[in-house]
Amino acid sequence: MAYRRTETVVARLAETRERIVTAALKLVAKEGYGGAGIPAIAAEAGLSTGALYRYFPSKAELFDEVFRRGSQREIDVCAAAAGQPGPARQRLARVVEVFARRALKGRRLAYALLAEPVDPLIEAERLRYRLPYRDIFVGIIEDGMRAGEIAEQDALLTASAIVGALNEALIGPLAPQAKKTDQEKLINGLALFCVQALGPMPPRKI
Amino acid sequence: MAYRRTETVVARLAETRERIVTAALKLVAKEGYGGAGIPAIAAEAGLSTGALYRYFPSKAELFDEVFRRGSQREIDVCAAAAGQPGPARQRLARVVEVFARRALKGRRLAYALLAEPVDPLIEAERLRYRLPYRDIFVGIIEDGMRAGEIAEQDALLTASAIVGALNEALIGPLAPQAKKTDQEKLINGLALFCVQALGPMPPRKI
DNA sequence: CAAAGAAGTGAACCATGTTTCACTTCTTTG
DNA sequence: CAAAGAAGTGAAACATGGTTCACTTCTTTG
Repeated sequence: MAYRRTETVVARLAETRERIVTAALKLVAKEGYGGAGIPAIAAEAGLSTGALYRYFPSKAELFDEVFRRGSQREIDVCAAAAGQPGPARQRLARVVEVFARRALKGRRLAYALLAEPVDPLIEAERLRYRLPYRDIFVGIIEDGMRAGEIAEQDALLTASAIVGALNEALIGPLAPQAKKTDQEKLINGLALFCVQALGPMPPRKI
Repeated sequence: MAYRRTETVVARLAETRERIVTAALKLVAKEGYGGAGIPAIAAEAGLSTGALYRYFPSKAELFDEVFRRGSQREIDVCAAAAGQPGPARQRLARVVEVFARRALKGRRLAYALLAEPVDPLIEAERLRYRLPYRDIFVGIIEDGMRAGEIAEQDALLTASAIVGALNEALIGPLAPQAKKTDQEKLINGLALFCVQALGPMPPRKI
C-alpha cells in the first residue's frame, strides 16, 4: 500500500472536475455545441482528452452536468421569483419576465440551453432540464387555484404549454443571427400572454 | 444521340422518387429516425443506396421533402379549419383542436415531426416546418384585431407562443412510451389555453 | 443490334467526433 | 528512494452513417 488519495489530491481532482464543467460551459456559451467537442473541452480545461474520461465516463454524462450547471442558476432565480408573495398571476408574470430577461441577456448560452440543434443524445438531456421550469409553474398555478384566483384546470397542461410558449417565442430572438428586437416589448408581451392564458378570474365561491 | 428520356422513363423516375419519400416517411412513422438511415430508406424503396443519390443530393434535402410531405396534409387541414368563417377565437379553437386531435391520432409520425430528438441537420429542417403553423395563427390573430375581437398585440409573438405551447404540451402525450391520457380533455384544455391567451375581448371602439 | 447515354449497384470510402490504451509522469508511503 | 498505485497523455482505434465511384444493367435510337 504505497499510495492513497490525500486530501490535497482529492481537492485537486475535484477542482479539475470543476474546471472541465466550466470549460464546457464556456465553450458552449461562446461557440455553441459545434465548438464543444471532447478534445476542445479537454484542451480548454488544460488537460488531455484521455484524462477527461477519468472524470466523466461519456460525453452524455458530462453534458448532463453541464446542463445542470447551466440551468441551475436560472432555475434558482426563477424559483426565487416564484416564491415571492403575491397573487398567482403576479407571481407568474414575474417569473416569466425574469426568465425571458435573463435569457435575452445571456443569449448565446440561453440559445444553446434552449434551442440550438444538437445530437439526439444531448437533446434528450435538454428536454429533462425543462421540467423544473414546468414544476415552478405548476406550483404557482396550484396555489392560484387553491386561492380561488384562477379557474380549476390541469396545472400540468397549462404549465407545459407555458414552458413551450416561452421557448418557442424566444428561439427567434435568441438565435445568433437574429436582429435586435425590442426586448422589453417582447418580455411584456410574453408575460401578458402567459397570464391571460390562465383564464379570467373565476367567480368567487360562496 | 442514342438515348433520350422517354415519357415512360420520366414517369418511372418520378414514381421512384415518390417511392423514396414514401419509404422514408413510412420508416420514420414506424421506427422513428433511428430506423430511417439512407440505406434503410433505399432498401425500403426497393433500390440501392447509390441510386437514391440520383434523386436526392443529400440526406438533408431528402428530409426536407419528407417533412414537407409529412406536414403538408396537416398544414392543409389546419389552414382549412382556419379558413372557416366565424370569430377569430372560434377559428383559433378549431385549428388547435384539429391540430392536436390529428397529432394524437398519428402519434408516432407526429412525434417524429414535432419532438423526437434528431441530428442537428434535420432539426434545422424541422424548425422551418413550424412556420406555416405560426403563419396560420398570425392570420387569425390579425383578422381578430381588425375585427376588434381581440386586443392589439404582436401577432407574430402570440402566434409563436401558441405554436410552442401546442408542441410542448403534446410532447409528453405523444412520446412512444407515454401512457394514455384523456385525449379529449387535453385537446379542450389546449384550445382553452390558446384562446384565453389572446386576452379578453377589448372594449368596443367608438 | 450496336452505340451511347442514363440509371442502378453496393461495397468501399470518408468525415466526424467519441472513446480507448499502452505508456509516461506524478504522488504517496515504508 | 524504491515500489506501488493513480493520474495524465495523445495518438490511434473505433463507431456511425452519409456519400462516392468504378462497374453493371437497362433503355433508346439510328
